[in-house]
Amino acid sequence: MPELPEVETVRRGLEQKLKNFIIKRVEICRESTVAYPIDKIDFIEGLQNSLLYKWNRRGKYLIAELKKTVSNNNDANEISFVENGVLVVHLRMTGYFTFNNTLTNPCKHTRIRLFDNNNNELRYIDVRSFGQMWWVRDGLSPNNIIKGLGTLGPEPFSESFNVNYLKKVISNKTRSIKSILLDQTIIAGIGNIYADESLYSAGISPFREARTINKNEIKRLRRAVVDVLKKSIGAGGTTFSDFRDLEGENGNFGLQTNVYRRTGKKCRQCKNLIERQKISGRSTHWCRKCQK
DNA sequence: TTTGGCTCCTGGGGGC
DNA sequence: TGCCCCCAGGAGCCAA
Repeated sequence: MPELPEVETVRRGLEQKLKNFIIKRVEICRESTVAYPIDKIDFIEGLQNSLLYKWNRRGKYLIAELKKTVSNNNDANEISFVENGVLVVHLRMTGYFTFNNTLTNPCKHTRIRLFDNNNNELRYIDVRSFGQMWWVRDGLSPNNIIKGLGTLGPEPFSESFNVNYLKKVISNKTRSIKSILLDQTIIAGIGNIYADESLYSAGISPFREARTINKNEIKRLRRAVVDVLKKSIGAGGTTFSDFRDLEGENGNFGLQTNVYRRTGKKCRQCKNLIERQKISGRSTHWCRKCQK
């Protein structure tokens, strides 16, 4: 399940691979993947003749800046570019891209296909079909159209994600600290794996009411979130099941998790057995002895 | 306002 | 071998 490190890995791959990729043809294999505009023809026509100019990331959202190719009236061979809004992608659970420079048949989970003039293909595949795409024309605000994007909390690597901010947002929260970490309006980009790993690293029980976390623990937690995410980005994401980079490869961070999917195995620190329990409908992995 | 549960979706795995 | 059921989880929606 792509979280911030995996999405960042994908972003880097797309930026590296898609230099001068001008979309000439768009094929929608599953209509529900296109969340906006409502009319799929608008989506197709909006993307056609667009240069995928620059890839950004916000939380778990990928945001491609687009430039439209425009032929010069006086000289047909001369092409200029004008701003053409953004293509926003959320991979959700199982979404990933592949880049194909030879024509190959798409698998049954292929949702969107983008082709350039040379039949190079950027293919979006998504087994569980939770992932979505939006094309937001120039002049409109993606934050207003995509609710989840507009309400995102600060990036974990930003200055605004600091101890004072965390203290302020959790001071009156009765729900669990695990649930807080999963809340994208509080911190952008953390999902189930990194919530569990960060809490283990900080030595905090995922079941603790958020408002009971003291300042020292908040410091440890902030540090743990940043360290765990940085370490995973360095490794190219996690191994677990569904995530693939542009080459179709898994990450390798999964081999190094301390608690996630290690139920019944020995804690790397105290040798106590790792436990699993549901919080907010999510499997939560933790060490009863190391996390208080 | 806050919180937790349900829903969407599909492949894998376990039980019978 | 085949069928059925449960599980995985991000985020929007809804009810308490």
